[in-house]
Amino acid sequence: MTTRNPAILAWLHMLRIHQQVQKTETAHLAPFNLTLPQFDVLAQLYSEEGITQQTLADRLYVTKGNVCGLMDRMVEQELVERRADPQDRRAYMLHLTTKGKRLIETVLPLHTQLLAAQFDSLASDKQKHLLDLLSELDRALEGHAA
Amino acid sequence: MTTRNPAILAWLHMLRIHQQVQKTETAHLAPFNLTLPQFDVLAQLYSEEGITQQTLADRLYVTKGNVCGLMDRMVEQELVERRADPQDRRAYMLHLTTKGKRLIETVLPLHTQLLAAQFDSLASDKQKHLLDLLSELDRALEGHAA
DNA sequence: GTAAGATAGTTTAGACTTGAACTACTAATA
DNA sequence: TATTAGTAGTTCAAGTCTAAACTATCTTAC
Repeated sequence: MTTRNPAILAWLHMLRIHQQVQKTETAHLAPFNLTLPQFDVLAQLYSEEGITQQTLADRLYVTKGNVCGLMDRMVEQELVERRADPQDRRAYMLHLTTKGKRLIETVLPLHTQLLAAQFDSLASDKQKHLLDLLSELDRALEGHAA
Repeated sequence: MTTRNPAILAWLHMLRIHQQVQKTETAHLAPFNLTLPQFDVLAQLYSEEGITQQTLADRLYVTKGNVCGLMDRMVEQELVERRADPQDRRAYMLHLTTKGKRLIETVLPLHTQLLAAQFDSLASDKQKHLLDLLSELDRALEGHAA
């Protein structure tokens, strides 16, 4: 890291942290035969059922084409159901199957715990401070996006 | 964001920031016909030429299989050269071509500037503070990895 | 020197992701 | 109501990424 610019350095650290945390998450999910994107789908549908593929795509900040393939695989595995929407024949209403619900209820607590544990090397007040800074940056970038 | 845990919230913000910054980076690189991973390769080789594919993989924290495909495409585009290593007939020494060097020298300054600009919504002291926290977390996770 | 083990690179199968083109359906408007 | 515009979902090509199996080459230890 030859750069002196604090922004660049912060970004490089963020990349490393992102990579490291995701690697740990992925390793945790693998025994359940779940990928990280699939976990994200289950977690989202667990908190908000009956949404369309497009809405799910919006929630996860990905394209609808992406969600379409993801759903193909997850329907195949019987984790998710595509129900017809009587109000709109173009759309599906997405629902967790019993299997999907059971899986996310098993995996989510451990997952949350694992994630929290990774941040626990930081003292509690530092975690809060980090949250504040990231929160501010996130909010600022939303505007930047436009 | 219904979660109350500061670690989880921080992580969610980090995900969003990561996504947003990468989207901006990707958009900046597109006119140069460069993907983000390809940019990373050029930037790395610009700072350290003559390394092997395996070393490059280590530097970028990806697998050698990944680098192999990346190099195939970048050699095809004449951005990078695979030179034989007289010391080790298994290995290549990777070098930027003139075209690759010219490209990274064009793109890198703008890219750095763009990245810094994204963090400029945060006051200078907050940027430094963020760097400190991320740096500490990064270091801590390195140990966690093992 | 040679056999065993390690290392550099390649290949493959499978999953993910995007953007763009396409189909089917809905909504809006003239 | 008929045309037009917009929206939900699908498909495709291209790139990315991993893990695992494979080839070729080194290295090491007998």
